[in-house]
Amino acid sequence: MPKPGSRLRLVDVAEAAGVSLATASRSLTGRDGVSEEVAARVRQVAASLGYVVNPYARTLAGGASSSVGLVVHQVDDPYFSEIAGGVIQVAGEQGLMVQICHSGRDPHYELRQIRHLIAQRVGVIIIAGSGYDDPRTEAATRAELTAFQSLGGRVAVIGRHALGVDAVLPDNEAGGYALGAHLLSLGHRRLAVAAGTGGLTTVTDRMAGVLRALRSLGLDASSLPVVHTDFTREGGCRAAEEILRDHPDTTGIIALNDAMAMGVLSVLRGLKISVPRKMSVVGFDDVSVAADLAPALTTVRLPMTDMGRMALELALKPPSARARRRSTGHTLVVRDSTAPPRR
Amino acid sequence: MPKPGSRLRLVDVAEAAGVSLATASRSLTGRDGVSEEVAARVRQVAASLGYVVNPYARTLAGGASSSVGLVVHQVDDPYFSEIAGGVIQVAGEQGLMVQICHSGRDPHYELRQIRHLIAQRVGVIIIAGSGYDDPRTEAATRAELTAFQSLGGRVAVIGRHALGVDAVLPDNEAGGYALGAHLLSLGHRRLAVAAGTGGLTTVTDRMAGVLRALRSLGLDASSLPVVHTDFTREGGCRAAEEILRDHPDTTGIIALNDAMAMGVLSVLRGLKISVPRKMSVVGFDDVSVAADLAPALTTVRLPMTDMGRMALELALKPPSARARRRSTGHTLVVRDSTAPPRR
DNA sequence: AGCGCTTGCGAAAGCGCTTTCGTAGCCTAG
DNA sequence: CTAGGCTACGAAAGCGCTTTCGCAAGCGCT
Repeated sequence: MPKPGSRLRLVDVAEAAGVSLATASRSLTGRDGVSEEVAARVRQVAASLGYVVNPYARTLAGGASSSVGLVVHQVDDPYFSEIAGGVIQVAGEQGLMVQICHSGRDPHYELRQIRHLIAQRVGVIIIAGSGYDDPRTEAATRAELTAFQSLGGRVAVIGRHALGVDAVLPDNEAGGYALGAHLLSLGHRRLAVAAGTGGLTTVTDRMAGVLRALRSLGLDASSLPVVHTDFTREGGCRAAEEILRDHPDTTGIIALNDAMAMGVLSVLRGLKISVPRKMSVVGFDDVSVAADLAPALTTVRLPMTDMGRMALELALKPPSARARRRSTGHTLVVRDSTAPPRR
Repeated sequence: MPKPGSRLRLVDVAEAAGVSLATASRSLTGRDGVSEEVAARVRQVAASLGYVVNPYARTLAGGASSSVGLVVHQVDDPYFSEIAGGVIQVAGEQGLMVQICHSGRDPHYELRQIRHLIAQRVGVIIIAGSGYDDPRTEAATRAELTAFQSLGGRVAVIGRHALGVDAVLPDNEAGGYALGAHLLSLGHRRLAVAAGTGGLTTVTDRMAGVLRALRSLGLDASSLPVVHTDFTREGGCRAAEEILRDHPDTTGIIALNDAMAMGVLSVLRGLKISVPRKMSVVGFDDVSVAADLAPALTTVRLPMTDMGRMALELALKPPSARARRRSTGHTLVVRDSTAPPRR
């Protein structure tokens, strides 16, 4: 709302530097057509005057929009807040603004938010978080993003592979395998999985890794109990209850993210089932509190902050013909929530 | 960057509705000078066409900026991510965009970010997080915000009182008192405080409450060991080490936020000092993981999400002559990290 | 010396919107 | 029946920037 009047405009800078408005603009945007000598002087004058472009005018005039839209499922989930932290860091370094919005893990709402960002003319869109096993909305999202790109927008996603855009891909399958292999190598044979919402690709991928671990030991993967609940702490509680009720002889629970693992631990604690003596529990992500839980959680570490950084850096590179993919790597972090099963 | 061409403009809507551009604009912004009948028709047409205003054009033309700038110390700190969640919720309901940036707990950098937000013409600024006991930068910040407001911008802050703007104020002093009183009533007499950075008003206020609790029992507040380190988990670790070294007979540690409490707990765990048997520990904030720590943390709950919501709601109200203040209230949440001292 | 190129810069045309100003048309009062 | 005042709307002037276009100067070539 701030009214005009007080603010410094580009004309003022141009005047002070003794050049035309056009030259001033070119100097500051780095366009060529200006001698490096003049450009430097203009930049100098602008800086000394404390000039800051008006992004609205710039964008309206057809320049690059300097804001990046970030879509997360929920910003007060540590997984996403760490990613957001990474994105904001890079944006800060580049002088970009970050517009953040929630998708609430609802594909339709997410699509609405993306449309909104596009309508708001952001220059870059970063979408963090699992995709959905719902071909229809995924296709709609994909179409929207493709159109956005063809108009010059840049896109990168984190943890989604079906969108045909640059992607940072967490090692979900390999991490799942590592978790499964870890428990199996400790001697566990009666495992159960606290999985997130069925429709999320993250869940599918991590599950696939777990199953592969089972099969690689020649075990019957089809008999593995898998409980699908929300991908949250609360969901973890419900899953734990269900597992304990229907499969009381389980010795190890694989939660497909740390939030769920926290729910699982909380139920076990409430029931005084000792972890890891009577039950081993593993999570996934290694959110920063995982090490402080009771007991400290064995989990797979994903470099969330870096993932956020990488995503924005990827999006900021000149576009490539084919979608780029960056894998994140992962680390199995063994802490105190796993041990060999009691005999 | 998206180029023109494909996008629907207000002229298109006006044409479709058979009115002039001016009338269309007035209809959509709710300005009067248009009969309700025509206005309704225009809105109808706009909606059916799927029209979305171009915020850059709108803002440039002098309309209200529809974005809110949110300054947090660090978004991947649960305290701030929960606040951000609340702000984003309200913004989503109001169709506003949230631009988020970090201050990194550095008053100068924060001021830079605020200037940047203003230069970017946001309409609303929300500043979350402790103020600084540094009169010079606080004054500069205040001046900047006042100028912003006088130009029509709206501002609200969370947890700062010296800025002369609408504020949501956490019950820091009262919460500190509650914590102190709780430990004292359990019988502790040798307390120590793991305090955050000296220059933060949040620290000062919470400290004041703790001291009041001591004095209200006629105890000597001046002999209370207070260790100032970073207001983070890491700072908590260092503070705990220092307390154990210099005041080995301490029976209760008051950490001035949950992050520090987590650090304290982690050091105690490493040293196999049992909590709460040998040492009671309390935190402040009640971030969502506090209940899942080992042991579950006794702390003071602040409604962070609501604080974010309240701040934006406050800022969105018509400005008042005097700065408004909303207190948040607090709740002492007693969990498993506190017990009477061992005799 | 004359031609076409490239290079460096300025003038001016928008970008899509809000808003001021002007002008019908209508109502009320004299 | 007309003067004055509303009200509902349209025309057009910007908001501050980027960019196209045009022009002048400098270059190498024939």
